[in-house]
Amino acid sequence: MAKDKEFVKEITPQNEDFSQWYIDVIKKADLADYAPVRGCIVFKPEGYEIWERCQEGLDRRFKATGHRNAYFPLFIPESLLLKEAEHVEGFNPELPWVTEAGGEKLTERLAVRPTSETIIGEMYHRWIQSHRDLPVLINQWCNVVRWEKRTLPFLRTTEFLWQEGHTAHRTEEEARTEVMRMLEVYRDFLETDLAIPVVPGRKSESEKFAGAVETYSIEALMKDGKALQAGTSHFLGQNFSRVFDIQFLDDDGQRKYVWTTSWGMTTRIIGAMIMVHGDDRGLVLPPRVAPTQVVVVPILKKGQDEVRARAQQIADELRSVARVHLDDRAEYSPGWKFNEWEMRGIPLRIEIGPKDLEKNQAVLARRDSGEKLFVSLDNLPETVAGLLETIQKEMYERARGFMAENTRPAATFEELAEIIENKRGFVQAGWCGKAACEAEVKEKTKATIRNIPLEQPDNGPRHCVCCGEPAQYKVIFARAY
RNA sequence: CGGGGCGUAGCGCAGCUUGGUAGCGCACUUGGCUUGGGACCAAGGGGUCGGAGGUUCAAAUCCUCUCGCCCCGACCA
Repeated sequence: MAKDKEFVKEITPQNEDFSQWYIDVIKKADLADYAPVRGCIVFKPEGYEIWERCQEGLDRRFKATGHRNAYFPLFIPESLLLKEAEHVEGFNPELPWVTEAGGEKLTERLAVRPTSETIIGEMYHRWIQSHRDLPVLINQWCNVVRWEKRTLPFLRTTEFLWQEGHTAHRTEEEARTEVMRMLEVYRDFLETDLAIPVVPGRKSESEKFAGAVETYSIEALMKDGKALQAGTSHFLGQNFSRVFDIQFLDDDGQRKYVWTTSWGMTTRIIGAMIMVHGDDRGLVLPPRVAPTQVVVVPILKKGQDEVRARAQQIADELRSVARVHLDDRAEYSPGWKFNEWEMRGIPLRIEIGPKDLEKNQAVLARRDSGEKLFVSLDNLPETVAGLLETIQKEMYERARGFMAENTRPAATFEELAEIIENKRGFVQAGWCGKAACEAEVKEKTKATIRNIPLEQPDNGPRHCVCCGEPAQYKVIFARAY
């Protein structure tokens, strides 16, 4: 194979300019386009379908854990938003307001939702009377708006798509269990469907959700060594139930406030998928979320129409095990198609030419490894189904290997700073738990505490990487998106 | 929101310094010929130069404002 880069000259190499590479891939793989509104993107069919696959994967898991979908309004009255002080303060700078409609000024201005805790709190107040009404396990698929200063396609856009789960429970313990259960759902989804390994953990006080008692996250590592928060699960305690007066009569005759949780995952994970798996030739899609899993490219020569017919037949056979596209366009050469579909990240390409038919074989080319396999046409559906699973698994293993290689311990501040500056990646270090140390590290290295991993090693660092006092936790530091 | 860079055909760019009414490659259309890693030939179509205002006989080019994108910083999923 000749030099790879010559084939995809439209894409900036990763090591030259990772940000530009990211933008190039999104454009060339036809995932999204910039919209006429600042910071907003259009999800093109190819990009939106990836989101639909994510929705399927998540929604199935939500249903399996007893949740049901509902839909709450886009507009939130200012009075509702103002009820929870910490919450308002957190979101105020990024709220768009509707102040007039129908040519008249509104008596109360309406925020376009940045998240729905408040309006859902208001409704739960009306719906919950008895312990028999609990738990309430509701999820919402919707768009939200946050007027961010700096935007980047998928990772941070003014309007984005997500799901937000909102649950109410009788006891603190039950709510806490829910928080951890959904964090685990996110971890499983990301690792299984998107082949992205993550570190589950708890957010520090300064990084937690505005209004939460505790925030948990799963953190992923991008190929440029920066971290990305891929999903969050919040234990809201009774913060919202107190301000929205969500009380129930318990079986002991006492009126009590419910314990609530919320958890969300956004279209940002598409950005994560691009930056975890993509390479210099473009997008690399994990089979489970790939809109097209297999592209069949017949090698068409004049006067050999049977190749096209056989390719069609093979593609049809494969539809029982995979999402298949047959590219039998005559106006493009096979080589052009190979590059095009690789750029678009299709996990598996099947080449079928006259020579293959003579030998009753097909050529299978893996997008993730570049490997070409010559396989028998007998049992092709089984072969392909198995290979797609192998690709999915190996993509995850590869990403996990990358994360492991780029997770380094640091015992001292100097070590931490050196790793962050020169190698990036995750840095494991001790932390005394004080906000001052966290802030100092952030100021001097631009690295933040991504989370306090749930799995705390027995032999972890003994001292705070900043002040040297006894460490309370082993945490992950990284520069983040 | 501060600092830097860039907006000219769908994409990538030249032209701007020194004003004279727009060009190249790819893509696109038609025909031919091809097809195992981005073929070739021929003939075509497409841009009020991001937008607004100003200077000028004349503005892609000079001036002012504005919008958007990228990179670097402070806030966030």
